[in-house]
Amino acid sequence: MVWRPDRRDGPMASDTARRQRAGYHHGDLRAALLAAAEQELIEKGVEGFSLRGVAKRAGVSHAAPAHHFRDTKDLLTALAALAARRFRDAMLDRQLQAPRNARSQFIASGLGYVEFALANPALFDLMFGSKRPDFASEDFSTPASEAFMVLVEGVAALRGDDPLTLAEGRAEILAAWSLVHGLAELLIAGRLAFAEADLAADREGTILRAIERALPLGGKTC
Amino acid sequence: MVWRPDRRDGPMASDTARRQRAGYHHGDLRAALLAAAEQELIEKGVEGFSLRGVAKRAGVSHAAPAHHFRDTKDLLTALAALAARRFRDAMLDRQLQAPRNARSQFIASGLGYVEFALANPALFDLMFGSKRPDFASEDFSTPASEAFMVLVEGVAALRGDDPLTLAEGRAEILAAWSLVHGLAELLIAGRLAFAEADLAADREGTILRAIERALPLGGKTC
DNA sequence: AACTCAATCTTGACGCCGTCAAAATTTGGT
DNA sequence: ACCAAATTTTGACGGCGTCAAGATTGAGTT
Repeated sequence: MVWRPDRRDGPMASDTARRQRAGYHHGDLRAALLAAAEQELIEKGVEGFSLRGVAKRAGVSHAAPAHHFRDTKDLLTALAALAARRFRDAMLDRQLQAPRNARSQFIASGLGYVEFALANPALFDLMFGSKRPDFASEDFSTPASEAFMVLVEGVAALRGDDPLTLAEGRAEILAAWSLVHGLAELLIAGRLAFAEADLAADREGTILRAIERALPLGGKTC
Repeated sequence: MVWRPDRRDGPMASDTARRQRAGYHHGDLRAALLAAAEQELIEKGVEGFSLRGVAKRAGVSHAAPAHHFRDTKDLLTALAALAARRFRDAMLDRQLQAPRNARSQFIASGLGYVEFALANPALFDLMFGSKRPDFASEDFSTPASEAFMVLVEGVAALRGDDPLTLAEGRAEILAAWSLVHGLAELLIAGRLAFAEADLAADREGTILRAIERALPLGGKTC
């Protein structure tokens, strides 16, 4: 086969600089593949995701990813791990912007949860709605557990104890997580037509009022 | 090609009677395909579902389904519609077994929701976690709306008004649905390891206590 | 500076997938 | 008995994931 010196001058020319940064053959292909995979996921969804599509996006042959990711599952696992880190950070960033009291911090973590799902539906779907990644991988489970602990610590601060060690505390965590997670799922699935007017008028407020229902200790004014 | 008179004597022989019921070529292939599709969905999941696999299960050629279902999306839509009818019926059946008061009826519908998800994770996943079926199809949306109305009427009975016409009522519906749906999703995704002990000891009770958190009007004893 | 070798990438192949078109088969009505 | 329509099969096409083999490159050694 003839060597074509202009192989890099195609539609990927703008990415050439980034790809040549590292010391290898075509630059940091692993990172380029991850970026291409995220775009593929966004455009095609988990169900339409294809490894050959990712390779095409990155401007390499269909078998090039094999040296950086064992198979499609491995690539999707790395992508889910990336998603979990961003997800955890979204919750923590939201808390940084909120007042330093237990109630506000708890609600902020819930808002971060739902807003991450709305801003990154494809990654959220990969983390919670797919069976293709290996969720037992530590690259995924570590940041995912850290995100879970944000929620747990929110409940802990509100209750003044360690909720994980008491059945009642675990029930509070279960209810809070379920509500926030269900809200996120239904929102990105577009199943909340009945509340579309409320969401259009004041999306954050509508979500916030729902999250307040998840507050432990009968958070309502009794 | 040689005609093989023993084509029906393979592993599908036991199904022959059912397939010959109706008046067509090989019996009621449409129903046989739907049954095969459900089994394929259960064994392979939405992401591993294949039309050729369904045809193989039904004992017909790979192109046979085309005359009964336009394409894979069409078959999955019919399957989602079937799931929605069973889902609605699961909620209604649960209500029939519960006391005739608003609170018990509301909780029963929620239990029906979650228990359907646990008993039929593949169908539940198809209805809520996939983008492959056409959810705008009336075959799906009609029973799905009816299931939604079971929840709405539960809230209506507890509140004594039509919750859909008031923002406050819609907020109650949103919170209740989110909690129940999130609980179902997290349960079938196996993400509730922290509460596994509680679920193992008393699964229905653990689920029930979570659902009680979704009761409108501060359902707790204030 | 030439060589070696491992890492990286490409090419080609295989079987499976969904879908289309054409041929074969069966059924029901005449 | 025959015909037209419905049903099913066969075969083909391009796309998919993955494996094996060959080509290319970069880094280290002498």
